[in-house]
Amino acid sequence: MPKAKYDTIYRDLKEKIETECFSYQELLPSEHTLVQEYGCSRNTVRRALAELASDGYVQPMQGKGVRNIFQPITQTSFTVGGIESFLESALRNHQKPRTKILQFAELETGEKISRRTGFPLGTQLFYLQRLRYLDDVPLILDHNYFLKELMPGLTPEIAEHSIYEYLEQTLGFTITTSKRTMTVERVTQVDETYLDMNDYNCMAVITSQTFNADGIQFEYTQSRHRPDHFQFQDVAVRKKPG
Amino acid sequence: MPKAKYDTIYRDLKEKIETECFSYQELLPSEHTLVQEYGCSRNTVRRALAELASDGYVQPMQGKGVRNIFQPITQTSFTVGGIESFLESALRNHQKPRTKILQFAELETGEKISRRTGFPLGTQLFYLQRLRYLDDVPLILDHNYFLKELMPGLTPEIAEHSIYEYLEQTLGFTITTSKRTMTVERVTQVDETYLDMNDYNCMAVITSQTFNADGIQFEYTQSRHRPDHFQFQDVAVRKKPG
DNA sequence: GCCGATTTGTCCGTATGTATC
DNA sequence: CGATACATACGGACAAATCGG
Repeated sequence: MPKAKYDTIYRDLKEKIETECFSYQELLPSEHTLVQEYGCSRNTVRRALAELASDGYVQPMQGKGVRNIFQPITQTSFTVGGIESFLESALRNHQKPRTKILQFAELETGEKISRRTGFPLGTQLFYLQRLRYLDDVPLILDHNYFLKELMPGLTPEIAEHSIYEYLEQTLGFTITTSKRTMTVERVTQVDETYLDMNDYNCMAVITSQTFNADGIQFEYTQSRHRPDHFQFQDVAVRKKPG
Repeated sequence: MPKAKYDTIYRDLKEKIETECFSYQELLPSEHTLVQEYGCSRNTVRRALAELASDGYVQPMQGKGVRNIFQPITQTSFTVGGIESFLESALRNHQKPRTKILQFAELETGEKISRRTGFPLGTQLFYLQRLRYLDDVPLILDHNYFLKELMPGLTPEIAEHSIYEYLEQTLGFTITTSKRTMTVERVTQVDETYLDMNDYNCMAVITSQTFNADGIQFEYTQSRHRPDHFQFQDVAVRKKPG
């Protein structure tokens, strides 16, 4: 679907940077040069460059040029800045994913769940508890709440494979924004039952609210990770205070 | 400094959203309307809206409008998506910051430190160990490596207050990009010496490489947080796979 | 220090496409 | 179908920062 011109330029430059066609700290071709190379307007080139900058790949410098500040990643990272399904991140890290459904239920939000999840009071939800394996080791315990109204046909079989794939491919759903919070919490009885905690007494916890293209929240998830296999990566850009 | 037109529009709309001039799920005025309100071109309005979208404040919907998906934050969060100094985040959360210098040294990178920090071999660095208090409780242990070449005048007195403020205000430095990694690690002897770990046997750890406007890495920091006072917030946007 | 060439930053107006209603 | 709304793209203009002569 994304065959926009700026997007192909973005992907092309990203590829070239990742394969080190430009060395670390080297300047990329000037915008003027790229305009001629890609046969497009300057705005289009600039849009591609802006995305690379927000990825932490390049650093534009007024009057000087655009510097490559990409360094290849050494370690595998489970979670990254974008929105990724469990399946996708497992494949990215060349690991074998597996999911076991522990619970599959329906419920209506009460006062307490409503406040915690961000869903309005009285909303019909699916509640799932899923155990996630990587290379046959149980590492993540997921508690999911999904908006039933938008996916009445959800089944345990789908949840065992990939709900995101079902939503995007089968239902033509578009997933857009996810608001996430990372904390560290004490292990619970449930954690210890299903995960080999190896003396750790806490978990890395990511809670997230996820929205579709209509701006409707359709998911609230708490993802509890075994701490020794958890890594989250992020690129931040400084905004001038004022 | 930032008196760009798109930036003032961005700040104005952000303010209006935060003060709930638009209610949750309400549509903002159309781009056309905003063009007339602010007396600018459509591109300028769109740029402001794009920033709000990447902040997770709004959701643009083709053919429909731009929906407000901002929900006021309930809990205090220590760390957010942007780049923030310890001082700034303490003030944002209305907490009293204090810093105690545990170590202040100079060193040259060897093989091992070079690989870990991302600085080239043989680079002259400042190494600092700092204990951070919030409301007089020691909560964070920082290990900082700073590029000496760019800040030869750094002193323990400056480090006790705010290095970022010194860099930005005194040296006219511009801080831009920060690449961060979040993990959970076991407590060390040093952690236990300075922090009241209250039975927790692990720490929330953020390591970061920070770059200035010239694309030069000037900092590598490992920030070790007491888990019960750690929270990291983030907004992610889904990119179509392909 | 000055000047001109280069490069990125901001902004504008317009045209066309696509999705929604 | 037409009107409205956002998405993409173009070309041009000027400003601001940098660099070399």
